[in-house]
Formats: sequence, structure tokens, C-alpha cells
Amino acid sequence: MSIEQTIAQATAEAVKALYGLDIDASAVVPQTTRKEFEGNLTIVVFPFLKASHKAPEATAVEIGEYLQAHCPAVARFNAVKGFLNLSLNDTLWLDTFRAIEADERYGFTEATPDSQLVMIEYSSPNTNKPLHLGHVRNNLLGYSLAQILKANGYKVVKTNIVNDRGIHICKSMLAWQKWGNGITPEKAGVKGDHLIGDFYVAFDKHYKAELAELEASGKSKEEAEQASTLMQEARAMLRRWEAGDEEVRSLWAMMNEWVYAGFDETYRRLGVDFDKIYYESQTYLVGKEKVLEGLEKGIMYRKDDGSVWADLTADGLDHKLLLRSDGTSVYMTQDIGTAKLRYDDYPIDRMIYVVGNEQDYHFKVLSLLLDKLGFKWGKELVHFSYGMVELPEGKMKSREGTVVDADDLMDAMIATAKDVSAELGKLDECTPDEVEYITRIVGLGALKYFILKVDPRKNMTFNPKESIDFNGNTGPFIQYTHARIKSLLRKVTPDSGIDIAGASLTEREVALIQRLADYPSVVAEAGRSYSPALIANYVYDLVKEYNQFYHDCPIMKESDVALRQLRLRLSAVVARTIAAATSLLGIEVPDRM
RNA sequence: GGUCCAGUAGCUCAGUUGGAUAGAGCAACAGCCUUCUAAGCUGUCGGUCAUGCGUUCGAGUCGCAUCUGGAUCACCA
Repeated sequence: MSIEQTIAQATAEAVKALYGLDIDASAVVPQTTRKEFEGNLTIVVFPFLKASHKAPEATAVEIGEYLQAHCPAVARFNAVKGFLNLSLNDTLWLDTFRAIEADERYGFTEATPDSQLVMIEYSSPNTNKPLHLGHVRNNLLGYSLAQILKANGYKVVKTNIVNDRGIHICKSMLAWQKWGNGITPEKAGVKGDHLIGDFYVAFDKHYKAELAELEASGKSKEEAEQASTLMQEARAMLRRWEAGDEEVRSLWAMMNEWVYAGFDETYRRLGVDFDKIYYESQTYLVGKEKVLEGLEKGIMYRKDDGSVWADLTADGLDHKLLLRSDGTSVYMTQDIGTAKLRYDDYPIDRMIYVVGNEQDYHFKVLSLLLDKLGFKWGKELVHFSYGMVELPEGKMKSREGTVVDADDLMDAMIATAKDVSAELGKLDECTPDEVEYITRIVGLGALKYFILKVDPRKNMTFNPKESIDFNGNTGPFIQYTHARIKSLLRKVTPDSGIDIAGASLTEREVALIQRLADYPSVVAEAGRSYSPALIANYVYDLVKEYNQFYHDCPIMKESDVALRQLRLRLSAVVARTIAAATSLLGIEVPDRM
């Protein structure tokens, strides 16, 4: 039983004994006492006033006296208005600490054969351009979510759906044919995804020029778009692709390989991975089949021009196109096909899509359609809808070149980490390999924490002109604390033979133990609410608490042997918990920095 | 226009089923390294929690209305 539960139980008994009021212990939620008052846990007594027929403070005192007399955990209490502040005794805290210390996988629930299987789809890039900051948020959230669900005892399958087909790829392919002169990533010395992205931009540039020319010759915008030979060629290429034309297919395969090699490198640096990757080129036909099946069953209908639609007006939504008049499939069709393949491949209990909130409508529709098509899990699919990353001026726009590239950003973060380390002279004793390793995880730690500490549902702002901080509420702050503890432990090794029972605790140690005791419930809440930010905020609070302790409580100089030993072991457990919590965020922590 | 999301300090963000005088970091200013790593610690400054009404012993948190910003409602993905 946790400390909170013990106190809640005792409070329920007190209320029953004093006022004859029957309440469920789970209805009493003790909260951490605010810093400005003495005590560890606080009971709010307002709900009991009707039964006590006394003033708030008198009621609090009465319950406090009862608890002090009957609950061995309660050492002292004080009452302020309707708030009963309880100080718990040292023995309880020491026992709590020992239990935490003994649990090597503290806060982690192992999966069993009966555990539910959760599939998490994240990343989901297009193959016509490199990953940018928006993808970075997606990837970090998806990976972290997987880690958090694993820590909550779920079996997790990480998946990625690569949008490797469609008109956008054809644009890059066409541009490469026209202006590429047979260039390859090797020859250009450029990552494949960036090379393809450059050709996509080149297409857009030439296309715009063509449109401008056509409009100058007196055509309207619409007429110009129709008359554009570039666009016609791109569409023709897509038709040849769909028809299985060998030349187009082999060009497509080659260029996609370039992109994947580039993506793989970005994923590796970012520290994310996947158990199974799906490609839309393999799923869109399955989706088409399902839609035609739905058409036969009367779930969908066909218009005169041959296009296929679903009528969702009964569910408060609109009509939704599922197959174009030329028979080709759209985004939604592909997602239906992908869903079917996945459920054929895995016994999925829960499906989570990590996709931006701009697609809230899409997933509402997808959920309804899957349900109508007879997928029994359709209704319960989870759209993990996260907010956009915006610049101070607003949305990132690829056409205006304001997109923050993922590779560039990682490079910049690592370079900054290097500069800061050099400036502080922190890594002068390290080998070049160590410097490389430490600056990489510190730079990435700053980036990852910056993104993950924000509530995923909210839009967030990134200002490229201001570099991401390394001081204060940041990843490096957390990593630094870990490194400092490791450094301490290199100098003095904890001796488990020394008894800590007699240590007389200061409020610093108690606050730390209490914070550590909170960890499992934070992991559980992060899993329930799909929020890596809760883990980030927790580990920040823990680290802040530890730094105060570190500053105020000398360890090596402490003459009380038991207390010295406790502080040492407490430090070791804090370091372990920092590492465990940050691993749920995909952040590594160094032993020195 | 319909639907959905958001609005907390100059800036970036917390605020756990409604609880005490709304918290951090950054920025600014002032302190603390002969002591376990100063990427740290301490202090000062900074708020009509968008606005109004309501529910409640108690509202940043719940409800209604208004204002502002964003997203979406494509034969784009």
C-alpha cells in the first residue's frame, strides 16, 4: 500500500470514528503539502464539515489528533483553516526508501503473455522531402509513447506507414529525369532524402514559371493549371506507375531507396525505430478492395461520374470521397487498407495513430468508416492528436523556405553542445570519442526535452533565432545532475553493510524520498493520458529537488555515518530514476559532462 | 458559415479527479566556487489566469455567452 493510500485509509477510519460518516478511502486524496507549510501530506477537511458540525480548523485538529493517536505513520500535524498538514515519521520514509531502492526496475511494469498489444503508428513521412521539425515532434512523441506504454506493462509494436506513392513522388521523379543529368546521392555528396527534396522544389519552381508564362499569355489561373505540360507529364507518370510500367517503376524504386537511406540515418540519429514498416504502395489496393466491398454492401454509393462516396451525414459529418472518378484511391482509402493489413498481421488490442491535430477530421471519418466496414476495433481507434510546431511568424511553409530541417537542427544542437562544453572546459580530460558521444546526447537531449516537456496536444513555438537553452528547465540540466551524481559515486561507493536505520532525516531527504515515491503513479498517469510531458515535468521536479539537496547537504563531510550512507544511496537511487524516466523520453544521460 | 482546439508573467511553458497567498525557466538585477562538477544554488522584479455571468464553503480548473488566434470541412497527402 502506498503512503497516500495508508493515510487515506486512516482518514476514512477517523471520520467514521469521530463523526459516524461512511466514506470510501479512495475518495480521500492526500496531496503533497505546499512548501510554505510544515508537513508532508495534506488532507482537505472541507468535505467532512457537514458531518462534524464544527469549523474547518477545529475539524482538522480533531482528525489530526485522532490520526496522531491511531496511525503510527503520523508523527505530527498542524491545521491551517480547512487544511490538515501531516508530518510522517522517519521510519516510514526510510522503509519507503528501502523498498524503492530494492526494486531494480522501479516504476516499470513488465508485460506478461496476457498483456494487451498496442500498435503505435508514428513518423509516417512522404518520400518526396526530408524530415522537418514537425516530423521531429511526431517521432519523439511516438517513440516516447511506446516507451511509456511498455513501462505500463503493454506489449507494443511500433509501426510506420511510408507514403511512397502518388503525384508528389512523380513530381520529384520527373524533375530528376529532366534536370538531374543522372546525378545520385553519392555523386552529389548529399543525403538521398535531401536530394529528392531538392528535385521536388525544382519541379515546383519550373511549374510556377510555366504557370506565370501561361497566365501572361492571357490564360486564367485554372486554364493555366490545365494547360501546364509539366503537370500533365507528372499525371501521365502517375498513370504509368499505377499501370506497372517497368521504366517508371524502376526509377521509382531507385529514388525511393535513396530516400530511405536518408531517412534511416535521420531516424538513427534521432534514436527512434520501428518494428514493422508499411508502404502505401502495398496497402492502397487493399483499401480499394475494402471500399468496393462496402459499395456492394450498400455502405458506400457511386456517383454518375464513377466516383465512390460514403454518406456520413447521419453521424454529423459530410459526404466523403473514397475513390476518384478515374478509379484511383485517396488518402482515406489507403488508411483503410493499411488498417486491414495490420490487423491481419498482429492481434492488436489497441491502435494508436500519432498524427497532427490538423487531421482530427480525417480520423473521425476513418473511425466511422472502419466501424461501418465491420472492423470491430474501428470505433476505439486512438488518434493521438498533437499540436503543430510553429515559428514566431506562424506556420512553417516549405514554399517560403521557412521549414526547419531535422538534420540541420540536430547538427546545430550538437554543435552548440560542443561549444558550451568547450567554453566551460568540461570535457578537457575526455578522449575525442567521449567528447563525440557526450556532445551528441547532450545536444539531442536539449532538443528532445524542449519538445517533449510541452503538453502534446498544444501547439508550440520554436524560434530559430534563439537557440534552444542548455540552462534552467532543459534536458542538459537533467543530464548534468545525473553526471554530477555519477561523479560523486565514482569517488565514494555506497556500502550496503552500513545500517541507515538510525539516520535522522532533514526535510531535504524526506522531500526527495517523497518525490521518488511518486514516480510509479506518474508513469501510470502518463500512460493513461498519453503524455510524455508528465514524465518530463516529473523528472525536472525531481532534479530540482535533488540539486537543492546537493547544495544544502554535504555528503562526504557528513559525520553521522548512517545519514552519510543514506544520502549516498539516495543519490544513487535518484540517478537511477533520472535514467529510467529520461529513457521513457528517449533521452540518454551521460556519466560525465 | 458549420465543427474542433487553444488563450496563464515581457518570452517559452507547468498547474495532477475543483482546495491554502497561481508556479518554473528564459530575459533583467543582486549574491554564492580554498568544500562531493557553478550546465548548479539563493534572492529581487514581473499576473484584473482573454472578458462577462453562473454553479460551489471554495473556480486558472466545471457550465453558458462573448472576444481573439489556429485547424478543418479537397477527385492534396
